[in-house]
Amino acid sequence: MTDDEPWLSPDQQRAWRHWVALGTALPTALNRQLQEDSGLSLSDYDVLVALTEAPDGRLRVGDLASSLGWERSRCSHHVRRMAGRGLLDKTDHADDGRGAWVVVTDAGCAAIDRAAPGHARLVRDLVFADLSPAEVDVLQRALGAVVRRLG
Amino acid sequence: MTDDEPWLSPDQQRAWRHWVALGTALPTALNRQLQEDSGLSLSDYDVLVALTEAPDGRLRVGDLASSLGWERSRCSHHVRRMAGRGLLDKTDHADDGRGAWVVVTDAGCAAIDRAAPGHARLVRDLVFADLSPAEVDVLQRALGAVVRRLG
DNA sequence: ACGGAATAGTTGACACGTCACCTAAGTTGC
DNA sequence: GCAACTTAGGTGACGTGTCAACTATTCCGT
Repeated sequence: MTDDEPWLSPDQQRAWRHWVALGTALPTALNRQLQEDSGLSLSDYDVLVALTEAPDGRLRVGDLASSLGWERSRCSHHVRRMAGRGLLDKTDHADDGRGAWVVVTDAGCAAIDRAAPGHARLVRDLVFADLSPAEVDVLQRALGAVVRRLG
Repeated sequence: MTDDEPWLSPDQQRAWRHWVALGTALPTALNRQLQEDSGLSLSDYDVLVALTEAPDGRLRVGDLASSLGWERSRCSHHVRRMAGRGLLDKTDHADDGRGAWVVVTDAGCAAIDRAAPGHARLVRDLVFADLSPAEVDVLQRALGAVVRRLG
């Protein structure tokens, strides 16, 4: 399963270099555009998407965290900050005294509606431009495998 | 060039979800292992690699930044912190009174020597396991295209 | 050779993410 | 029905990255 030599092949190394470079550059570019368009950060955007896609438009903090692949404390911090800016509301969970629902406010809805088209277009133009469906499939499966290995 | 519809195809969306999830989870996993093995962060590691690969084992702050795809101020902050921990040294540039060389100290060399094998192995096992050379090539070209578009 | 523009690098304030630890509420075993 | 354990969530401290503004040096046109 794991080879004796720990090093990467030249091609793997090239791919990895690109990955590392993108790890900071791509989020930064997306953040800038979102900030400009709607005052949202990339993380804000992901939170809002997760919530608007949830069955009743609401999630518990822990479920939100795991649906985003975040740590609980990060999620807690971020929800507090977004609530402070009026994008989210937090209400007590009736059945479980420990839980708390997170809901999107009208301002949150407005913000994501303003942000979504430009964001989707930028992602498509930056990441998927000139990628054939077959290549997208390879990419999707490669990334999915890593996600599974980390999960 | 740019289609009218801003949205992503389902496959693109899947790939993008994975990408977003990995954007935090993978650096976190690598950071944890590096921290454990050698007390380095992922950024520390990248800085040390860039420097040890440079012609004379030294780079100016700006060149280091651009070779990592970082902003200058981030690089400046990070170099200062690493110098404070004894991993790097900063010396004045003779020819250009504005410049400053960044050099790896012995402690920095020792740290990266300790860190490298485990790091490379983890990257290979997490990212490249079960990826054929052809798939690595697709990945490498796809990522490279994004890097070029952002550059 | 001098004055303005570009360049190298730094700094401080702020938002973010992680870690270790904490509280409160539910769960389980006896 | 109570004590031990687990789970949901929050908190404070700390290191990191971005942005805007700053200083110091070099370049360049006239």
